Amino acid sequence: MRVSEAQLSVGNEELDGTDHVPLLSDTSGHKRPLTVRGARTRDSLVAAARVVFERDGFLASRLTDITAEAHCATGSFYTYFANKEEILQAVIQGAESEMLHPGMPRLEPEDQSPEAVIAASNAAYVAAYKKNAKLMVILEQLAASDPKFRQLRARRSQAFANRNTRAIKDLQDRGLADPTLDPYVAAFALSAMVGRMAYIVFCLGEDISEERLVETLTRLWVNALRLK
Amino acid sequence: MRVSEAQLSVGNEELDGTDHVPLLSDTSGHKRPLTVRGARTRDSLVAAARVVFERDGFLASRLTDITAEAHCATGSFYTYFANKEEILQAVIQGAESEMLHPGMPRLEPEDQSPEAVIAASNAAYVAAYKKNAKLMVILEQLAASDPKFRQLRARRSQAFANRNTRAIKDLQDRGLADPTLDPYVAAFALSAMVGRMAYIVFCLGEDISEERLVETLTRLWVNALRLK
Amino acid sequence: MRVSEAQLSVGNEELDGTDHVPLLSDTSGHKRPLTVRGARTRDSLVAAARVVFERDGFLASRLTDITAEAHCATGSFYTYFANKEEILQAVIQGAESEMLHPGMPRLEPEDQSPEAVIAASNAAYVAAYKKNAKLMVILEQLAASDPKFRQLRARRSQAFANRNTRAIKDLQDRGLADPTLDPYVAAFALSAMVGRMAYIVFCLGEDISEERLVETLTRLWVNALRLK
Amino acid sequence: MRVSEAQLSVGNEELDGTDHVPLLSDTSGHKRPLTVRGARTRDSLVAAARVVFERDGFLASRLTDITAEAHCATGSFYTYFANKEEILQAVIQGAESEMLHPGMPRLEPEDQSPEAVIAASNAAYVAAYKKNAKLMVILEQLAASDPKFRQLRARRSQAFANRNTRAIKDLQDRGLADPTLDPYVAAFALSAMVGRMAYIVFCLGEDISEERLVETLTRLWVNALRLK
DNA sequence: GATGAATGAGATTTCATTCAT
DNA sequence: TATGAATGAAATCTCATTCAT
Repeated sequence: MRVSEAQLSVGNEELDGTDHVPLLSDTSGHKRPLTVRGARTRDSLVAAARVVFERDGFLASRLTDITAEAHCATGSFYTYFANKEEILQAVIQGAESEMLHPGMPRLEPEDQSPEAVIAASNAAYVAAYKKNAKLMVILEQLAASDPKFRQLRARRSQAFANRNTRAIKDLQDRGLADPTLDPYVAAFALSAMVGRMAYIVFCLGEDISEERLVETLTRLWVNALRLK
Repeated sequence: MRVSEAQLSVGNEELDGTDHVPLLSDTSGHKRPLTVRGARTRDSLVAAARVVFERDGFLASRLTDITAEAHCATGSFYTYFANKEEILQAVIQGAESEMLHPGMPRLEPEDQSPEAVIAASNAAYVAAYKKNAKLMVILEQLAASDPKFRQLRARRSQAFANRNTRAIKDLQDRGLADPTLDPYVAAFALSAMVGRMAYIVFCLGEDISEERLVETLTRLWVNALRLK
Repeated sequence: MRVSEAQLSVGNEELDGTDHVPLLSDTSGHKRPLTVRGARTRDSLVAAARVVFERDGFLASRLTDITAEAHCATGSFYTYFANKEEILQAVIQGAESEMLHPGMPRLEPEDQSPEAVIAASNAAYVAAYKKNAKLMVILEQLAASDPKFRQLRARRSQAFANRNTRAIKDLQDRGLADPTLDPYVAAFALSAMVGRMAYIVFCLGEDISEERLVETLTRLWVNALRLK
Repeated sequence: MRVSEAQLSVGNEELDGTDHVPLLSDTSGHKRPLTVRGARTRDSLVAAARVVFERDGFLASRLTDITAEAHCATGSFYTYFANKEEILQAVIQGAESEMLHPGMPRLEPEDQSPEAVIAASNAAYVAAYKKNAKLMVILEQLAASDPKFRQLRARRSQAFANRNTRAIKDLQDRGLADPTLDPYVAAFALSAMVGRMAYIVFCLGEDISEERLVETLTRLWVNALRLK
């Protein structure tokens, strides 16, 4: 048995790398470093910002803490970024590109059952989330703070849900999934479940093993859709 | 057929009023208003704070914005509250008591099928969430900002999940639910799904009708547990 | 003999109080002081600003010097003004209102010869200029620095010149002034002469007595127009 | 009829090239360029500085804007100039030498009536001013900002006025000009009139044609002195 | 000589908190 | 109690100048 063209994916967060939409308009080119030394400094600033943001939160963090962490002068910050928001973009972009590579394998549908695809997706998503858990807390905070950010996130979730909607519809059409489910809402809800559980486990520290988490999430997906 | 003692509940958020745990230590009585005028001022400050927090977020909000919104002098703030955190407590307490009234119906298990209980719980939860959506954004931000707050929320979710865990276990024991599911993780995940979808719809503005949301969530719960 | 309705005035600077046009849009109400104490502080800030601007120039002056001069905290500045430009407006407005009172008498045309009117206007203008010489240096600097300011000043000069143009035309019509003169350019030029000489004497410190200055300027006006 | 040795000149500004006094002490040779490439860089810096000064004003301009405009590195600035003042000198010197060429015609007094001399001087002055209008704005700003600069300018005006004073006195002695005028103040005032009108027309953008301006100014001079 | 990143002193700006009225 | 101005520590931001390459 095979999953049709429409791939199933799990989670409804930024972690999806397949249909990538930049989180914020790419104004990151305030001043691109032209030398190797410049690139090093910029990189260390971004790395430092991530550390500070994860430690103190975005809003509570101070520019001077970032430059201190990066071992450079206050003024150097402004060589590359106009303000805290701009370096945040750079941090997010850095994490996003990092997350394109792991997980989310382009599974060959033919040789995979829908259940296997779901399991693999869940595993990949959860693993990626784990790696960036602290950053996720920041994104959560920002979404809650900034309406613009909130809207953006909503739009991304939708794009993602749309894909899963097609996949569910396809399974329903082929008589493989519960036909009484609203495919769009179901897609949204199941993704939300995965994303939220990853948050609860890796950000809130709920004591559930990664393995058991993926296992149970997959079983819940399969059951919920009444696969087969 | 009846649901056993262990009641099924949905959602993993603050909305549950049954096993209420104060969100922050109750030091809110910085200075209780002694006169009628004092009570009026305090009330208007709390109302203003809620407006400002919902508009600007807790962290980004300024004390002067609150007093301005309340049409009173800056100094008056300190007559009733020691700082922003303290008025936040008052805001939350005000909202919680408001939430308790419509909230969580005491369903009589004997005369209800598990499915009916789930449906009623979902409906009640979603309705309550809708009423307090904006406040939920603030709580979300706080959880993301403050580790203490995060821990607190984790503990509350756990307490809540524990109850549902017992209910699921009971159903499994009675051969009414999928025995292969980890009851604790499943309870957590399904609650997370409901809570998160309420957030997505009412806070992020996803265009899904309340009715269809409750319907689909209930179906997903029932399917996921393989009820009957 | 009498001067017709169109009064002759001299100078082409801000000093004219009769047809008053505010120099900058009146956004000075950043926060009007509500108490006596507040008004005192605001006044002392404006006074201090004038001292500092006159001493250091507008661009080179620092906010902290102003608050120091006013014997108040740095933050107090922002209680009343958003930035340096805004307090400048207040300084200018203060000086303008101060200058409405001296000189520029509403001469009764009937009992005055044109020459007497010119003499009186010159005397009044020069006296007022002398009083505000240091501020004039600042305005000069600003006109040279800021195109917006420059335009504004140009507009005011025009309004002023228009009035004098009418007066000259009237004298020409009555056969009392050189008919070959372009009344607009002549009005402008003679005003410029007075204004500039006041600047040269009181701002640049050229050693010419006020009396002789007024005398000579008046004679030059009279001659230039070939009065009578 | 001829004008005596004492030539009549108009204007009281820097535009007079005949009795040139360096505006600032000539320390401009911070580091003379030694190579062809060096000379090119220096030239482009001076040209850029003029553009930036004219656009932003001297005080508000930033060194980095100059180097950016010159398409060279920040550090290169210090190869040729110690600071902003030093490059200002270079800009002024460059402009002055440019001004000298068209400037102040050596009129042969014998074959010219005083009126013709005045007309020619006015025309020459106004034409030269027009060419350097933007630079004049900068000089105006400097005079208003820097007392040293102000004093310098005063001294130059005086030297200039002295010459015209002699010419007027001469005319008075020969019964050709109003004997009641104070020759020094009159010389100063009439020059100021010309200089200021040039500023008003070419810097502030007053809409008066160059031809009509020269015509009217000349007529005002002639009338004011009661020539003939 | 040219480059452009690094520096950090100093300026502006914010805002929770205090306090005199 | 209510008021709203005053405070000043702390944060952000600017930019002339230095310096390693």
